[in-house]
Amino acid sequence: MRLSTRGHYGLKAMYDLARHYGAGPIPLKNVAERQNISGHYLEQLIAVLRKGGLVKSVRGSQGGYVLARPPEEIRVGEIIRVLEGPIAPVECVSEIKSPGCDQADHCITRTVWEKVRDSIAMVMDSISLADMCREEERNRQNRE
Amino acid sequence: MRLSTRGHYGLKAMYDLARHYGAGPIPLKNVAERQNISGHYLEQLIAVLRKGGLVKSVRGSQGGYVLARPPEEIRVGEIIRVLEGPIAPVECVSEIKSPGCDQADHCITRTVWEKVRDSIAMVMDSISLADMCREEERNRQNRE
DNA sequence: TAAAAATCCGACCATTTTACTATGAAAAAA
DNA sequence: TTTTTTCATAGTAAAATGGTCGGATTTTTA
Repeated sequence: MRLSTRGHYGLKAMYDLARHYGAGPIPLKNVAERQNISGHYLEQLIAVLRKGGLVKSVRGSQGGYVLARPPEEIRVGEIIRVLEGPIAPVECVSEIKSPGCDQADHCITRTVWEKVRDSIAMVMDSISLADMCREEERNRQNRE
Repeated sequence: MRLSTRGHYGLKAMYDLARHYGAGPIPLKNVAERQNISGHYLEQLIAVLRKGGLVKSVRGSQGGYVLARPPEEIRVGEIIRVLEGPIAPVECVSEIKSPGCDQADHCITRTVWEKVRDSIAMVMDSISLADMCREEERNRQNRE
């Protein structure tokens, strides 16, 4: 029941972009350093996020990446789906078309996985990047 | 965000044993056939379940496997934990001792994964094998 | 115009995990 | 003593994971 580093690092990167939202394009190198992720590897992940419409890129010197929408409008669930595919504890309950196993109708374990899937989606879709920034802000104030 | 077949098949097998609970030891071959799982592979999984204290074995002819406790007292979460390890969308929020990453304290993505983890655990721990049998029974009656 | 700072792209690679298969020993009942 | 079962260990092909490497392209800026 593990996420790969794609989703893990990807959310970190998106959160980093959210924290700097409004400050123009952020070079990936900076994100990688702050979040302690291999730069080259992160390039691959951000390419997926770009193709998925979650970030926009600005090429050339002074370029970098910007969230495609304000942090308020990007939820964790979207990021994870773009990087890891549809949420599905087992294939036969994938959010996207499951080829469907033969016994789909009378398979009780299936209903268990549907419940798990829905609860994961519920949590991830209820948290936006802005929520994360606000929580960080609260934590920071509590530490003072 | 996928379970491996270990958890998937393991739950199927445990559910099969639950359905036949009270009828003496069930040979694994029967379970494998009914659930459409490779027998040899299932042997490996059931060995883990036995070491995890979830099933008891009876060797020799007329032998097989029996749930270690009544279906009412075995929850999906236990089965999954035995077969797949502690529930943890990412390592640093594992139910069992996380070695802890350096930035653990001020990592906001961490709190996201904690919420995901808890919601998965909540669902899995709220469903017992007996619940699954009852649901199957209801479905069967509705089909008639 | 040239250099620097970025994104972009595709190939490669070592390791681990996955999902098995195969073989055979040991135990218990018939 | 034959059959039926669990038990244990080893092997294995394919896929996924988590990267690295090298360089082309685009844009700004000196």
